[in-house]
Amino acid sequence: MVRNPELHKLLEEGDIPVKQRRSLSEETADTLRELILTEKVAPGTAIPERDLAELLGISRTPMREAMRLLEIEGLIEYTATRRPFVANPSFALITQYLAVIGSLEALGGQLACDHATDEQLAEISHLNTQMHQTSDTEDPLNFFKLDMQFHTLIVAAGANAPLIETHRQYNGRLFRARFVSSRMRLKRAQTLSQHQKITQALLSRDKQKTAFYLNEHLESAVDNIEKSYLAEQSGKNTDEKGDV
Amino acid sequence: MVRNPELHKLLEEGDIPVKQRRSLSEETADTLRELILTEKVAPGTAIPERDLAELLGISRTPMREAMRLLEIEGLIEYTATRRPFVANPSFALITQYLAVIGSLEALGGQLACDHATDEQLAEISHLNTQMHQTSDTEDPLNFFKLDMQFHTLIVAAGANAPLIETHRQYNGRLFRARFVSSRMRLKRAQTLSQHQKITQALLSRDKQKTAFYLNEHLESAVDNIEKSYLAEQSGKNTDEKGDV
DNA sequence: GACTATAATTTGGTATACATTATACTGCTG
DNA sequence: CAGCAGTATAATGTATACCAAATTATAGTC
Repeated sequence: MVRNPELHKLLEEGDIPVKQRRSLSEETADTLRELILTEKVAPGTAIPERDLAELLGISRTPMREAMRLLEIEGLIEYTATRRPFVANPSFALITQYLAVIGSLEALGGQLACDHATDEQLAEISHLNTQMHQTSDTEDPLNFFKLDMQFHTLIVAAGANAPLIETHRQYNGRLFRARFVSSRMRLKRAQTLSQHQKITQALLSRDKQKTAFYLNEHLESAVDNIEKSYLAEQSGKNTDEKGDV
Repeated sequence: MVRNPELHKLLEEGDIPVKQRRSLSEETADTLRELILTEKVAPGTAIPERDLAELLGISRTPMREAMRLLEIEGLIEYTATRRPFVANPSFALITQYLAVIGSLEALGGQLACDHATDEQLAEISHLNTQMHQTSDTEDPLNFFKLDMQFHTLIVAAGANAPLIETHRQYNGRLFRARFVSSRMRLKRAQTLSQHQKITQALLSRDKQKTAFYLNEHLESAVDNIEKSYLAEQSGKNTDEKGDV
C-alpha cells in the first residue's frame, strides 16, 4: 500500500502540511462566511446565488454548494420558496444556541481535564494571563478574539473531533451576537474573573469544577447578550423595521 | 397577502398536508440516507456520484448536493482526493459521538423538565410502558425503533430546535452502531430499568435526576456498543480485511 | 519477474444551458 | 382608486458538457 515509507513517515510526522484538496466551493464558503461574520453583508439581506457568484467571479455551481454549507452552519437561511438570505436569528433562537453551546463547552472542559496535554493547559493558562494583562488597553475586537480563542482552545483540548466541529458551527451562529455583546465592553472584569476560575479548575484537572464554572460563565453570557441585543434592536427601530 | 382565506384556513387546520417544497436533492438525500442506514450499501463502499446518480435516474447536480449533506451528517466521507465512500466509523470515533450525544440528551432532558407539555410527558411515559409490556415479544428492530423514539421524544420535549437538529445528526451517525448493538438483545432488562428511572425523573420534572439517569444510560450504551462492535469486527476479520 | 513510465479511463470540479417556479408589473374591471 | 388577473421578468432547480486530476491498466525495461 505505502509506496515510499520515507515520504509516508514525513506526512505522519506532520512536517509537511497535507495539501488538503480544497475545492472552489470550500474556498467560497470561507469567503462568504467571512463576509457574513464581519457584517460586510448585513443580516436579513437577500443574496441571490447568481449575483453572488458573479460578484466573486465564479459560476453558480460552487456558489450553491457553499451556500448549502452555510445553511447547515446556520448563517444562511432560505425562504419558503428557497430564496436565500443572511440569517438574522431572533433573541429566542440565540438563547437556544447558547444552551447548546453551553453543554458542548461543559463537555469539552470535562474531556479536557482527562485528555489535555500539559502544553495545551499551559497555552490556555497563558492566554488567560494575557487577557488579564491587556484587558485595559485591548480594543473590543481583539479582546473578543482572545475570548473566543479561550473557549475554542478548551474544547480543542478535549480531543473529541466531532465535538470540536459541532462547537465550531455553533460558534459561527453565535459569532455576531457575541461580538455585538462584547462591543459594550461591559462586564469585562466579570469575564476575566470567570475565565480565571475556569483556568484554575482546568489546571487542577477537576472535571466537576470546570463544568460548573463554564456553565456559570455561559449564564452570564446569556444575560449580556440579552441586554445588548435588546439595546441594538431598539436602536435600529428608529431608522428601519426590525423585521425579517 | 392571503389570496383565498378559505384555502388558507384549510392549511392552518392541517387537513391538507403542507406540501413542503422538497427539491430533488433533498429527496435524494433521504433515499441515500435510508440506503446507508439500512446497510443496503455497506460501510466502506466507494460511491462514485456518476454511478449513484445513474442508479437513481437523476443528474449529478442534485446527487452532489445530497452527498454533501450526508457528508455533514457523517454518513459519507471523502478520501484525500475527494472520492466519496460510505462512512465506517472506528470504535474510537463512535465513542466520541456517544460522548457528545450524551451531553445533548442530558441537556434535552433538563430542558424537557422545564418546557415539556403534560401531553409530551404522557407520550414518553406511554412509550416507556409500551416497551416494558412488549419487551418479551418484540423483535430487535422494532424494540430498537422504540428505543430511538424514546430518546428522540425527550429531546423534542426540550423545545430547542437547534438541539433537536444536532441530536438528529448524531443519531444518524450512531444509528448503525446502536442497531448492531441492539441486535445482541443483551441488556434489554437493563435498558428498560434505566428508561423507567428516566421517565420517573421526567414526570417529576426533576432536572438533576433526569440528567443523571440519562448519563448513566449513555454509559452503559458505550459498554454495550463496545462489546458488540468488537464482536462484529472479529467476526468480519475471518472473511474480509478489516480495512477501509 | 518486478518495477517504472506512460497511456487510457475513471472521477470529481466547474461552467453553462435549459426547465420550472416565484415575483413584479401592468392593465383591466368593479 | 382598489383589487384582481395575466403576462413578463427574474430567480432557483436540474441536466449536460467539458476539463483537470487521479486512478488503473499496460507496455517496456532492467
